[in-house]
Amino acid sequence: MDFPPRPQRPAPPLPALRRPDTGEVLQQIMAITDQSLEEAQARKHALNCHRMKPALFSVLCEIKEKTGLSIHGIQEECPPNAQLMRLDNMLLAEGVSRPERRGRGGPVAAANTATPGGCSNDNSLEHSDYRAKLSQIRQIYHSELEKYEQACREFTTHVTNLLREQSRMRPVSPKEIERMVSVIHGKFSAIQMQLKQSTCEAVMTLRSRFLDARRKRRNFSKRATEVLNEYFYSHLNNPYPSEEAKERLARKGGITVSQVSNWFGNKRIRYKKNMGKFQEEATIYTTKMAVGGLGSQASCPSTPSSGSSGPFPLTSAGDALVTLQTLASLRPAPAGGSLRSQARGSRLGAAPPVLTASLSGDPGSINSDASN
DNA sequence: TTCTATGATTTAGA
DNA sequence: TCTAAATCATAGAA
Repeated sequence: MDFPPRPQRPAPPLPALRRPDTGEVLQQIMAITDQSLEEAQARKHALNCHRMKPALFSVLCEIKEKTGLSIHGIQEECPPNAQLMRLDNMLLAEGVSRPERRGRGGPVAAANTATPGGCSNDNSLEHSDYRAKLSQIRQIYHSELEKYEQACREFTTHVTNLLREQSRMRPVSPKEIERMVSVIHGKFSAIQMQLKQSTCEAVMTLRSRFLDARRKRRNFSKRATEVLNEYFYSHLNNPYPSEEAKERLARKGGITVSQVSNWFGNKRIRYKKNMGKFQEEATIYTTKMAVGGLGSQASCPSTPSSGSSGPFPLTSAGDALVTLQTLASLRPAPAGGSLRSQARGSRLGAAPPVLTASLSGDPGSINSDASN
């Protein structure tokens, strides 16, 4: 068996009968690509009918047999890609892989399952924004995925047809076609992995942005501020709500306990720093309490304070209210009242044990949070 | 754009 | 762990 000579070094032509060598035939095949479709078809047909074609075919078969061994094993099946699995899992967890849920709420509702943080009742505006953006990402992801899959299908079909066509000219086994198809699929899944990676990054960015946004300051609702102020001004002598009181205030105001703590921390220091500024506010709340419009106040005893002895001296309005309250039902506190209250008083310095009076007829209640 | 109010965070002390 | 105090960062008004 003789190998076909290389095109660049053609064998010397036979002296008598010029035998068209395989190099020439190959060149003709290569030249087909430069021709128009009709021309190419005609040339192809001519080549197919060429008397040397069977010989060329058998030569190619032999070459293939020899080179085939070295090719085998190159395109081994890759093990399942761990990274791809991770990406898939993440997209599934984020609700991106899942198909869009139809019906109530549309795309927005579909993103509900992927709301980070697990909080469901507050920050609804931010949530809807998050959901909308996640939905957008999902839509882009699915549309791109669909595009890739379609392109993959088309390209695979095209290559398969091409190989089948070529199998008339050169030996192309079905297994070879299969392998080529799997190579194509591999390339496309690499592209898909990039898409998945980008989508994951986008979701991560969105998530972190959303979580950051939750840290942003939001003014409390009017109701929450009212509830907190009511407590603050009715416990001005000792504005340190107990844990239970904080929980109750948090529930009433629709905020968290730590927000209540923050609020009282800020309020105490700011009130102390600039009492004059809070005069009006104090008047409003103490008047409210005096009128008795605040249900909570009935159970939140206020303190008859001197207005200047404690760490949080009352404003004139507070003084007036407390004076009324004191006149109404001032009772001496039983000995050994709230240790916490007293401890606080001593800690803050200068504040003597405080007598707490109540309009609601709870004499002797000394704890700042006697309502608990 | 600037200023003020205010919720959140950090740090230090008890 | 709680609080005071300082500070940061932002919403909202002017």
